[in-house]
Amino acid sequence: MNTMEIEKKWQKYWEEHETFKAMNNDSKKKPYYILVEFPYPSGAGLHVGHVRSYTAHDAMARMKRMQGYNVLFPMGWDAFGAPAEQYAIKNHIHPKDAVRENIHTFKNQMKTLGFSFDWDREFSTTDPEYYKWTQWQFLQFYKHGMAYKATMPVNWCPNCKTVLSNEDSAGGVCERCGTEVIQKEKSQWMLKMASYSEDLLKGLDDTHFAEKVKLGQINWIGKSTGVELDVEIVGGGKFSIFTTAIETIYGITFFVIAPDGKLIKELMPRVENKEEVEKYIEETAKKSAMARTELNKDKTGCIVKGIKAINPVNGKEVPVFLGDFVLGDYGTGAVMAVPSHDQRDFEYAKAHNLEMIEVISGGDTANHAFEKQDYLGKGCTLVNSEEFTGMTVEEAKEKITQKLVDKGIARKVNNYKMRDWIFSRQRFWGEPIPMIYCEHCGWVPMDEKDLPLLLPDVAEYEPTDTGESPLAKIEEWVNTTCPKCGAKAKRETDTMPNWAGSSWYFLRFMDPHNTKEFASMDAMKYWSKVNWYNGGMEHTARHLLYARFWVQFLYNIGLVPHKEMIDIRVSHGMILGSNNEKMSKSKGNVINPDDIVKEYGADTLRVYEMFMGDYQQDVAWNVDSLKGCNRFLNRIIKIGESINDQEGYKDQVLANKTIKKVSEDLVTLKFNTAVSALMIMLNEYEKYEDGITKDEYRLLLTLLNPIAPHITEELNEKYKLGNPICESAWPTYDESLTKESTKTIGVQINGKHRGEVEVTEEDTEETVKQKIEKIENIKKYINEKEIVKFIYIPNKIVSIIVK
RNA sequence: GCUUGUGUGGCGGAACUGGUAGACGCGCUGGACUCAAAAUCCAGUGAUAGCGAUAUCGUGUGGGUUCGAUUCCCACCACAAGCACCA
Repeated sequence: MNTMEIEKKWQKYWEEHETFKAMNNDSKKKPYYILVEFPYPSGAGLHVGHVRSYTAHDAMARMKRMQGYNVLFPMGWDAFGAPAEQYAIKNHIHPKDAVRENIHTFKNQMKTLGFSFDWDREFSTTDPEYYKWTQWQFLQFYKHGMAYKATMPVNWCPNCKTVLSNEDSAGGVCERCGTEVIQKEKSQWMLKMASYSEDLLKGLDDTHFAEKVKLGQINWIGKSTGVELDVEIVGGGKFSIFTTAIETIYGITFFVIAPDGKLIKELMPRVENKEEVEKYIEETAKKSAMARTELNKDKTGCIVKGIKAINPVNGKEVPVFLGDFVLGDYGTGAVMAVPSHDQRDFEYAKAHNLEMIEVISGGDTANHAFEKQDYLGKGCTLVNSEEFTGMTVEEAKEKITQKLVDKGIARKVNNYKMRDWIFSRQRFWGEPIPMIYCEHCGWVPMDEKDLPLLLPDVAEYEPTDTGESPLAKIEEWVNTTCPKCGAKAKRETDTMPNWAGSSWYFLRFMDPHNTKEFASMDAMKYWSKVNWYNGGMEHTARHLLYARFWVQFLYNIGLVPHKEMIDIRVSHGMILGSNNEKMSKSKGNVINPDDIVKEYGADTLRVYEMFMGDYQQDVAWNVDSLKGCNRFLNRIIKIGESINDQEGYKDQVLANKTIKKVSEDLVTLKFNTAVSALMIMLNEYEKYEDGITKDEYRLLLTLLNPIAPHITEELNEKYKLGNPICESAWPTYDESLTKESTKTIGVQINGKHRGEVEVTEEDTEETVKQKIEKIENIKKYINEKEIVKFIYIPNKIVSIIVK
């Protein structure tokens, strides 16, 4: 059998018969939407890791179709982004052309693997028909007050004179030239994502994401509940701090404020050591976010002379410091410092020789801080805290808060780590942001009917020296007129991040050819939610959060039917090289799926990737194991020769239990045990001396079909077993026939396994006991001994205690 | 440091709600076929002792609960990933 030929043959058959076409509004069938993350079509081609998740969900989709569902299993391309731009610059071709080529390669590779994608719904985020709607949605954000311009720091390489992404500036140095990255202020578009913190947290309850995925999201949102407190400055003025440990308020010995915050700028006129303070601010500004947070040990800082703050509970006057561990954009940009009960404050106090006051008893505050994770819930009590002394921490927390709230100087608040989304990129290869700057009118949105705002078709897309987007150089594109007053105006030259296009593509798949809307409400209501969404673990925090934010916003303005449009999120484990390391060109351990398909065929690769291990766990590539799967398929072919002219199933239990196992495993991501169940079935068939029936063969082929679709169809046709499997119904099983009527169970004596006994459903404790007394090896353990206890758990075990 | 996950033969991995640990596959050993090899087929394969029936040990380590623990509880170790001065 020529695998290449039969694979081609069936791929053609599916294409001609539109076997995998999903129809919108098919009222006869239940909709079922299975989605795998659309890939970024890189120049390297499809990775065996892609093959793993695509095969897994392809198998699921194929089974669901046979079970009578209207399955939506789409594929597309996430083709904007820096890598395409870099590749284009290096190879001197337009990113558009590079992307087109790469998509072509990817698509061909996918086709040779026989994935049942509905190619009618294919699109790329770089298609103007698609990004028109990405731009349109940005305008909705803007019109609803959710998009604004703000000056934000960007990673800047002073040598390359270019803006770097966080990834390209890992470790605080430029990836290209190794120069230390600095922070440069730039005016950028922002989306008000932080205002959705609570909704994004609550929304998780309406999803069925894996627990670890939910936790990732919860961590990223980073909610903390505490108190915002007003602090008076000696000689007038005040500022606010945020704390989650108000119970330690009597332990305040100083305050620390952020060098990058607004507060220090306001206080500047009263500062006595201006030079020193300014120098420290400057030093901090030089540090990238990375460098700043990596400084884990040394607590740098600088006193702010001339400013003293008053502890509101006892009127104590304490000094104020600058410290770069306090962040300008979290909380209020200022903290109260209680060195006895916060390790960070403790280290700062040690480094700067500051006073410490213990206010919660039970810790060793001379050597390290006694922190809230250690004292909470342990019944610890307060000391040195006036009327609160002696109260438990929990009680004091409440009473102190109440007192401060009553005085009108404190408020209970929630803080979130999640910030607004920086939505501008100084790049060519992204969706242009459809905004125009007019000297008279300010920022003006483009008229919706003028969308899409196309990327100019020019040869220059290298970044500029000034850090502006390459678009800034293209004058005929930049210069336009104000949509409001008609005066001369300029376009925004930054583009969107590539998270933008991927934040709503799953909606577009529901209605990909719609020219009037991004997707019709009817189509979205019909498909309802993405039932399964599979993607890499690296996207479970950010991409998923962006996508949920985007959807929640669309929901709030009435454009999508559900607040959460993704129901289950799962992620696959990585495929490592045979040396157990991540596959990479430099390590030379990359496996190209094309080579495997050529040598063994697509079905072998598919079976192997499903069988290689737990789907959600990382696993190393193993050629021998791959060959084993090839052997399995060859035996499947060979056993066809033994078909006899009998009918039905010799072993009803085998048939029923295998149907059950495979049907369940394909929707619980246990693909490896599904394959193993089929191997067991084949092993049993091979033991039949008079061959197998057509029914038996057809069953095996049908159950294997979702994983190895080509060869099973071919054999089904060759032996005239019935209609093509992909057009047939999935087999059902009879629960009562999935178990043998007798079962061999273990016999334990004093907790040790001593033998086996065969039992039937009808057996009672008494009959089992009689059976056991006849077993040689067990007799010697019970004879002449007193049976203290006799336990028989039907279908499980016999356990005897003797003395 | 924090969070999460993982730890089972030579290897990838099975084991339902606590019930015969090691399914299935790979590898290895022996045999058949062959001039020979590959492929294929048959048998065996956790460790130790024994010709053998069988016995002892065995799911990262140390405890505990239980008639019975890979599974539950406590403490610890190792590895991986994510977050990382978040007040």
